[in-house]
Amino acid sequence: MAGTDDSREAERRILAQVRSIPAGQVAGYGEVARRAGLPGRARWVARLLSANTHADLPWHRVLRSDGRVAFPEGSAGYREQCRRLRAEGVRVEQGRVRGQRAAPSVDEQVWGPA
DNA sequence: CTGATGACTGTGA
DNA sequence: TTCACAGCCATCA
Repeated sequence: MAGTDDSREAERRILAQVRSIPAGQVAGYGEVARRAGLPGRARWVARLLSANTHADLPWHRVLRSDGRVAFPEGSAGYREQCRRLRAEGVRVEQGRVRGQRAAPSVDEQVWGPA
């Protein structure tokens, strides 16, 4: 069961990062992993979200690096995610998020997040 | 150990 | 923008 202390700590930090995403904003899987100090663990983040669909976890604010929903169009998860995002004022079209960016801009990488 | 799987990512055509 | 492909990583059979 991957119940090592290290992995539990890593999971905790990832989930903490997801919860730290403000309403109306979005973040990428890889970005969340990077901010949690776990670069390259984007898929791990995705797996965690699928195993932790809690009400207090804003999993819907996590998108792919393209800024698109990570679910196949038409699936239950896809519709639920779009619905929740729009409820927070996020503009979603064709499974894509407009007005917000999933990946940090070059400026953010150089100068750091605002 | 090997191979398959997945809410991923970057690169190239 | 789209699609295909390879790379990546934890988990499971």
